[in-house]
Amino acid sequence: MDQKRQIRIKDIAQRANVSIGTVDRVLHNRGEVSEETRETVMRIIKELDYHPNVMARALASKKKLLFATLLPTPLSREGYWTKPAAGIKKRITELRQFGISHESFTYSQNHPLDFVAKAEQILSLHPDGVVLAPFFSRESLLFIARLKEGNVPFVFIDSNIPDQGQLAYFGQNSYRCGMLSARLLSLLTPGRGSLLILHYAKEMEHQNHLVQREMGFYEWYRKNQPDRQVRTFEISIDDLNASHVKLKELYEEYRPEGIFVTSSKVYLAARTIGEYGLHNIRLIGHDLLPENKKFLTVGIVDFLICQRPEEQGYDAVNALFQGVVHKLPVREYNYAPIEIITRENLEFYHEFK
Amino acid sequence: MDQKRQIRIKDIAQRANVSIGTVDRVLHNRGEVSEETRETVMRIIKELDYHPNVMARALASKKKLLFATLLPTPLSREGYWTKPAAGIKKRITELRQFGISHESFTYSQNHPLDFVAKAEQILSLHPDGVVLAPFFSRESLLFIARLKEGNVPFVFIDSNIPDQGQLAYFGQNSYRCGMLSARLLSLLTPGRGSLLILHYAKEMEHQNHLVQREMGFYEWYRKNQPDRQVRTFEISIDDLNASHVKLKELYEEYRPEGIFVTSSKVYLAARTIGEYGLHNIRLIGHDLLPENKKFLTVGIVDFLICQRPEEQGYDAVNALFQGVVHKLPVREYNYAPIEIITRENLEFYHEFK
DNA sequence: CTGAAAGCGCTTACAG
DNA sequence: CTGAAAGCGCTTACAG
Repeated sequence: MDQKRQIRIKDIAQRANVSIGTVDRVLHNRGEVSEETRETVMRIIKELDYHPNVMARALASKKKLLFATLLPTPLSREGYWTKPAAGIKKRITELRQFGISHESFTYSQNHPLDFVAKAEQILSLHPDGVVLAPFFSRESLLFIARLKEGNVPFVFIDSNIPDQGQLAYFGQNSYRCGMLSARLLSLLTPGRGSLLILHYAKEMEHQNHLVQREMGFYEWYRKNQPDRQVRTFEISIDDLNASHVKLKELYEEYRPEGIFVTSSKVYLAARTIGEYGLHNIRLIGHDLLPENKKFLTVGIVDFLICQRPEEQGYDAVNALFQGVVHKLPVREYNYAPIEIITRENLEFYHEFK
Repeated sequence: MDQKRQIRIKDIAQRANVSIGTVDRVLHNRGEVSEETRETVMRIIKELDYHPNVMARALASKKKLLFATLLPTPLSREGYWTKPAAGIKKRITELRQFGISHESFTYSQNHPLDFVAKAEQILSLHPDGVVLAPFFSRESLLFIARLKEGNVPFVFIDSNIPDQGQLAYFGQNSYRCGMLSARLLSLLTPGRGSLLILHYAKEMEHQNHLVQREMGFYEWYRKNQPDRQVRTFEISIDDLNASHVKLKELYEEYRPEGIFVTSSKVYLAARTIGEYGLHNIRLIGHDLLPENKKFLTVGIVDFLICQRPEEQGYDAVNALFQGVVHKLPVREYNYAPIEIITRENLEFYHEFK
């Protein structure tokens, strides 16, 4: 039973023969302290292993901090990007007591100029920290340069641009993710029939995650089943009808034993399979969207690969808080666990609360 | 950007024309308030949607609470029970600032009397809350009766005894867990060869989880592959040498295509398979112990099923805190997600920090 | 039954 | 460069 009482700045002040105001000054590096007293105070802080009382600090502080976030706009009320946003919101709510406020911005994944406009709005707010999904590299780099000018710390989420001075990155290792999908689809298709990789997307140019997943997938088969027939196709999501027809045609031509959809759009493939009654296809995709769960339950989807997207958002905000407010060191690379969801364990992955 | 300032007891006191002391009295139901003023104050609290400032409360409060925990002693420095203990420790550390202290007790899984003795010690401390793994039902019920006498709230972890007035239960659904293992082992064994279920344990009497896993496993095969040969055996862990020989004999007799070990002791089966060079056996077991990870990496173990044991400990303490300190409602049943770990996603399941 | 005051550990002006 | 004082929102004796 820990009985050692907390060390207070008062204790430090007494030992150093100074006032608590002076201790506070060296604690926060805000100068106006002679080098000599600074050193003795620092020494005593070390000796006594002082740790500030976070609650007293928060209670007394009038400092208000503003965090801004810039994520893609969810494609629907249940789209993928609602999940990181939910995690962000949760942590922000918890941090309100610590004087953190939040401005949320989203941008269209099809319009780099929208990203630029929102970035501009964020800069005009002079935030104290930014969480950012740097979907468009070029535009992100310009934004980042401005943030660095203003000494605004920032955290990347979902995508990463290495060595840009980010406080941290939270996201997925899509390549390894693709390898896992390959392994699982291999288990599901003992007949060694042909496989399809499907990208349901508008344009692949900015879809680095999907490409990485595809590459990991191929790499696994190259290593483990080099003779296996694997083919990649892109299916546009502009015209849902056309996308059904397209998959139907691919089915007729290749009679695949298994299909890997590189994104949360796996429900589109599942719809086609269900509607046309395409038989004997094992199907793997991503993310716990409600419709994906439904197809998992009825058995059209076999596995969903997930990456705790809510947690990524929650942790990104938390990293900003720990780094900016508590000046704690923050780990730079933070890959989310790659989770395997199937009919048998689905019910235990609840909604994020 | 939320601009509405926080409502303080001072604001309530002003509107009710009373002092803040009186507001505090009704807030904490500690009587000495006339029914009339109580009602007006309550009304205003509702109207203004008052929420206490947790940090001011914690800072001002001199109340120290003691939580006690009673878990099985880990069988080794890396045994399963180190993990819930780690989660407990983490949350306790975070809560120290809120005046929570902690006394930790562990008991031998082979000695009910040890459990009884430790329970007695806990009672003599008059704790304000208890986290308890009720491994021995009879002895647990006696302990619980005493806790209820003293109005000490308690939370179950790992095992549950329904309807005992526990604040909450955190654990696993072992039956569903067994079904998942069955499904995965089925994918791994397309040859439809025979399967073994192995209980590595001292006595099965108290091993409810292992039995539940076995039952779920059988249920899955009954539904999906009723012709499949599945047999269960117990292997003693008292004599490791004898356990090797035993598995070797089972192998010779049944030539199983797959083995399901119902506990974290899967590394014992893996050792036998490795040392005797038993071929073509797919192997599934439980929990991310270091040795299990090693066998997963080298490919002797195919899947490990896990249940976030650290999180169970963390959440159990947190439930106690939310229920006891903040008087918040707590969800009673809390099943951990059943996680599937394999070579391809192992590296992203870090140590609990 | 009620109020006024001290204090929790810190931050923030302000005075010197 | 340094100290003393007020105050953050709450709890805890204590006085009446």
